[in-house]
Amino acid sequence: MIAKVIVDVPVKQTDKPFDYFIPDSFLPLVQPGIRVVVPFGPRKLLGFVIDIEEESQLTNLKEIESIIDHEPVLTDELIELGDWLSKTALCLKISAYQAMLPAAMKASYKKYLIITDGKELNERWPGCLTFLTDYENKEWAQILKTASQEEISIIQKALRENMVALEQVVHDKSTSKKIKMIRTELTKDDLQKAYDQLDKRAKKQKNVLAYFLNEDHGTPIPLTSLIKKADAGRSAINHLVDKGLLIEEEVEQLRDPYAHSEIEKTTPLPLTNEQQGVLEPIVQDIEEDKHQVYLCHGVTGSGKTEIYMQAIDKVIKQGKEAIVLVPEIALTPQMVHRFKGRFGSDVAVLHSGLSRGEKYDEWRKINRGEVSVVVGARSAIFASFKKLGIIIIDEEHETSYKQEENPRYHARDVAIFRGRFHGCPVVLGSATPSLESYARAQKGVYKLAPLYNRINQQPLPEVMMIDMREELRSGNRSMFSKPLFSKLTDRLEKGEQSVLFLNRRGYSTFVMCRDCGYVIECPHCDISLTYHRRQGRLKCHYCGYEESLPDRCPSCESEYMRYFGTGTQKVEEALTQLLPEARVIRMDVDTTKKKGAHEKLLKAFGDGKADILLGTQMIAKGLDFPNVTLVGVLAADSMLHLPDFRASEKTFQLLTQVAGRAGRHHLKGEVVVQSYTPDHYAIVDAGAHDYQGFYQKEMYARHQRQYPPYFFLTLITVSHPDFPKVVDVTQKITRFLKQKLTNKAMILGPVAPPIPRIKDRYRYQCMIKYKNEPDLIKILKECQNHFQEAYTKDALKITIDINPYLLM
DNA sequence: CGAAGGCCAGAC
DNA sequence: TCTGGCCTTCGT
Repeated sequence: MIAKVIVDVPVKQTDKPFDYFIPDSFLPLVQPGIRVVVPFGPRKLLGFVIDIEEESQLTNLKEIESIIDHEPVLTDELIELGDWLSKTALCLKISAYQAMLPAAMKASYKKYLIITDGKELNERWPGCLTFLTDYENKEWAQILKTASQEEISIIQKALRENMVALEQVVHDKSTSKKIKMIRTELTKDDLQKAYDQLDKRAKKQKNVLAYFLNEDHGTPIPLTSLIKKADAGRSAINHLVDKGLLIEEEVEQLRDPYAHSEIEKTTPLPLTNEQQGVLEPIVQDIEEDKHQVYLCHGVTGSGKTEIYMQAIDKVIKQGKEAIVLVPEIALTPQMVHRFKGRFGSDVAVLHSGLSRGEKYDEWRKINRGEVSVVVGARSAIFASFKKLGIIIIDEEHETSYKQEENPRYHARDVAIFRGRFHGCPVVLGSATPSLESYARAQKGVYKLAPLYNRINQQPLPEVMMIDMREELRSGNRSMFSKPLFSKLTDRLEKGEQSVLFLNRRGYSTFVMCRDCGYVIECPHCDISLTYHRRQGRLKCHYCGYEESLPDRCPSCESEYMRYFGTGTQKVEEALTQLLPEARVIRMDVDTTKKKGAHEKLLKAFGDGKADILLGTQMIAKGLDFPNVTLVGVLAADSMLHLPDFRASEKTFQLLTQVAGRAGRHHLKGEVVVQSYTPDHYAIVDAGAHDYQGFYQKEMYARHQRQYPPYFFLTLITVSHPDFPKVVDVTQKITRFLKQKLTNKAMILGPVAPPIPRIKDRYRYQCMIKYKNEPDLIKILKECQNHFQEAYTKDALKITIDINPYLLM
């Protein structure tokens, strides 16, 4: 029998199945979807078995060397999905499969030095064994780092003459966590006897035996808890183990990131008529195994999550499984608690806050069928469930569902692929659906499921628009308008909480010399550096470059350097000056980098340990604090003028989301939005909670400017350290595309992107707008192959992004 | 991707 | 003539 294997070599030439002979002894173990180690040229590699066939076109096949998985890690569906991904996202098959699995399952290749002929070595290079034996069984990469030039050249010669060898080992990065358990096989009587026989002075040992005498002595107990409970030391237990009274063994333990959180069980809530109306057709589809995409357009607080949970409940009762996608930043403990509270240990959670090992363990729960629900960020869409009953994508409009690196897939597209495969509904939920999805719902491609009322009948919070130009005219030069400031003070007095939102971290956006106008820029990117007050340093938000703040202008030596633009750090500073009694929690990438920091800050705020929560994007989603009655948006137009055709849409969505944070419970909420362009429809309509109005206007604008959803886009970005080369290649690509695509396709460019240089690489772009290009993928692939091939040695990078969400 | 083989330039 | 470095090729 022959196995078709996709090998772990990420290049075009090997992007196809390779045939391997399955030795008879492996026959019962090899099945599609497992990982195997195969010889490939002179080395050994990890590969995915995607198919098994009777025979091969080729002769002299090599054999599969070893088997990694005993259960498939990819189902037949996922194998097919990977194939589809590689076609639609123009990526390599191996990258597609790797993207579907936790990082811990990626191969790591290590080589170890072994001495094969010590005698000969000693004759050839007398004395060489002294250092060679030190290096034996050590990792080759380490030896290369530590050994001297001389030693390495001897080893290399010895390698050629086969006196030493490098043994290659392939494993994945998965490690399981082991804990030591202590148990006893003795009866209570025997234990008692042993207890009595112990020396009087062996007090600690007696404690331990007493524990087993008192407790249900048959159950094993983790060593660490035994030490605590029996008030004994490691050594006392060791003695007992040595005597054969107790048994110590290592048990593999699945890491459970939520082991220590006590979550209260919740029961389904009664639904409103409106919710019922949305749930019913979904449940019917679940029962009939029918695929249909629903767009659940529900205002904030309309009870979407409850609908999701009741639909999932139905799915579980049918013995099927559910995937719930939530944007990374919204994957707050609050959200997780809701699902854990309803479905208990039947839920796996996957998000970036988990360690590699934790993610791997959560994934294994899914793969073994120990859970039937997964709640997770984008990549959870690949959960290896076998009988999917529903897929839910919450906050459907979030751009984080699109992966911005290879494979550049959109979780929504994958969800629909899987929904079709399993014959199950896909529910897209949002208070502010993306124009693409809403337009599809209007056309009847998706089924619209609207929720216009909040469950508690609370009115949507009132939004007050502040024209910051007026404020400036009336002499207020601070970042807080008078109304916002007085409301903040008011909440402080009442003991209610406020949330302040500013979509910009750091202290100031740029530093400029007031004498000559020089702006300090990143030496590696064409972008200004952001000043971070706490460290007193200037940072590049694109490449991570840092430098200390110069005290004089690097250009004209002037001392008058000024900070322009406001970041969260500056707001924090201003708050402590203006409202010294207010306790402020700041949340942005800088304060939440550490593991668990996110949760900790939110918990502190929820517990009332602060009056004001100040933050970026990440506080806009999903937060639900009953005591928050004021939400302030400091600069509503900060996103509006970005060079992105979705700028208005993003502004509208963000404002609506932020506004939804206020007054979710019995206290009435208020929202203050400060802006320099308060007349812009994205801001006006968000203030009026008018999605329809915004949709109409934005659709008109998109139509005028020929953007999605009226046209599809594909963005090609070329990058290289050498500027003329980048322009030249982009020009050639543009010409190539013009020649190949239909004359209805619009090919724009070549143009320089908004940030023309990142990490010392110049960038140039070409954009395709089209409605219907049946051969697009084929032509793009040709383009990629043709130009990449011609420039591989040149470090030239061509990125093709179909349906891009990031235009920079 | 990474190993290996071919090829060329410079050292002796 | 040998060595090291660079480039190309190949992989079931």
